[in-house]
Amino acid sequence: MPRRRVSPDRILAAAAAEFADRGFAGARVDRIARRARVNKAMLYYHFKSKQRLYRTLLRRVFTRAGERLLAIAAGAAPPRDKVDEAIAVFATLVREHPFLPSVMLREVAEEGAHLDRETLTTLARVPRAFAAIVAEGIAAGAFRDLDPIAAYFTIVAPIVFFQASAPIRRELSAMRLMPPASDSSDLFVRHMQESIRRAFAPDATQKRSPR
Amino acid sequence: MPRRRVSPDRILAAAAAEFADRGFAGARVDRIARRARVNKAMLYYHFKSKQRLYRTLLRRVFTRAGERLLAIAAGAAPPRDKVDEAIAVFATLVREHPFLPSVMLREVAEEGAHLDRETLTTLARVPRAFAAIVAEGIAAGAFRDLDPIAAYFTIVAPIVFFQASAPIRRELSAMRLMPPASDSSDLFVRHMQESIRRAFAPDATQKRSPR
DNA sequence: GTCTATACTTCGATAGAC
DNA sequence: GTCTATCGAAGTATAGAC
Repeated sequence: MPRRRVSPDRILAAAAAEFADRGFAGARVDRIARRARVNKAMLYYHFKSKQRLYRTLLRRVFTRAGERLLAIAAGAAPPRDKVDEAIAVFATLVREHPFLPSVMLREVAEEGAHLDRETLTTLARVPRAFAAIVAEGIAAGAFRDLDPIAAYFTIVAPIVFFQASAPIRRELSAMRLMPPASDSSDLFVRHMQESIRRAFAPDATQKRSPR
Repeated sequence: MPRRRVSPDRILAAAAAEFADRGFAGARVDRIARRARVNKAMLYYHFKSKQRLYRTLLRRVFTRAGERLLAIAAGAAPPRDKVDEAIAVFATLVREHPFLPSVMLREVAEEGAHLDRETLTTLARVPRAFAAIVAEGIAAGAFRDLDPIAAYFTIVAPIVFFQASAPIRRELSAMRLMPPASDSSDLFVRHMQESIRRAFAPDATQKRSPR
């Protein structure tokens, strides 16, 4: 019989929603406790402070994200396909964890103010894994000469931004201030895959031979 | 003789820095007042509330951004060049107003919670102007078939993200967790221009004739 | 327009019984 | 592990003299 989800997990889930909605500073511990149906003292019993709760949450998600990306990087597919897969994984992660895009956006804006060394290390595995794919592709002549970190942002930023902006885009559409974008995020994923494939392709004029 | 900057302007400048650093919820009115070298009562005298101060600030910047982009859209250059110009303008805006990327990131994450109708209207002029350029390019056969709004995010998100993430990237580099990216934002602008030019190009196999 | 002082509220965190 | 009650700090906003 499926046991009822235990307190710490419920708290983490509630915190994810609250932090996504309001950011670290805007998040209210009372609200998190209420959403999790525990009282505040219980929350402090499990996670010492608002900050530690926040960091625990981030480490969890970025650990999973890093693992998935590393699996792709370690695969045997051609670099072009790995990038396609990476784009799909980013999009999936962002949909599976709706709080991810908001939190990423905010944490970037905040210059990582709430992150400790360990959390930063976990977080950094994601761009590292992606950069490895790009570097491999450049070396193999599958991509033009790119800065792997620049390439990472070229891909991740639109996915995160597009997903996170869905509510505000819907509002602007309702106000007739913006044409409604294709609401299917699948379409956007394909748009990104197609765009990046072209953007990263080596110049067609001459075939580069691996030396 | 250049008169000393008047209070409301100093307050707006200070507010820009504070909101960029901490977000709306994290921003402290006391700090804004101190940064502006006015006292808190003065701030409330000019701008009624923290929220009105915030909105005033955003309307100012997005008004300028919208104007610049509309000027490009109205120009006579070919669509490809207009997009190059738009990319350059976004990058310039983001550098001229260092608070812009943080605030955009946060406002997207917050689903526009602090924005009223008027501010949203001002803000929406930017994607509208850009989408017009893309639509023109598609109609002229200069671009492949794109969702103009998707195209907008494909461009703006990396620029904003890359600029806003500079501090956290520097930290990660210092921790040896990430290779230092080309710090020159000019390089990134050229990367984006080159990438987008390729990403938006129509299929080379067949020339489309305008009907 | 500008200041000091302060009212009022909310929040993060803890004490202590069970 | 779970609760109620509450403290002390910090925050937004205002009153009222100049």
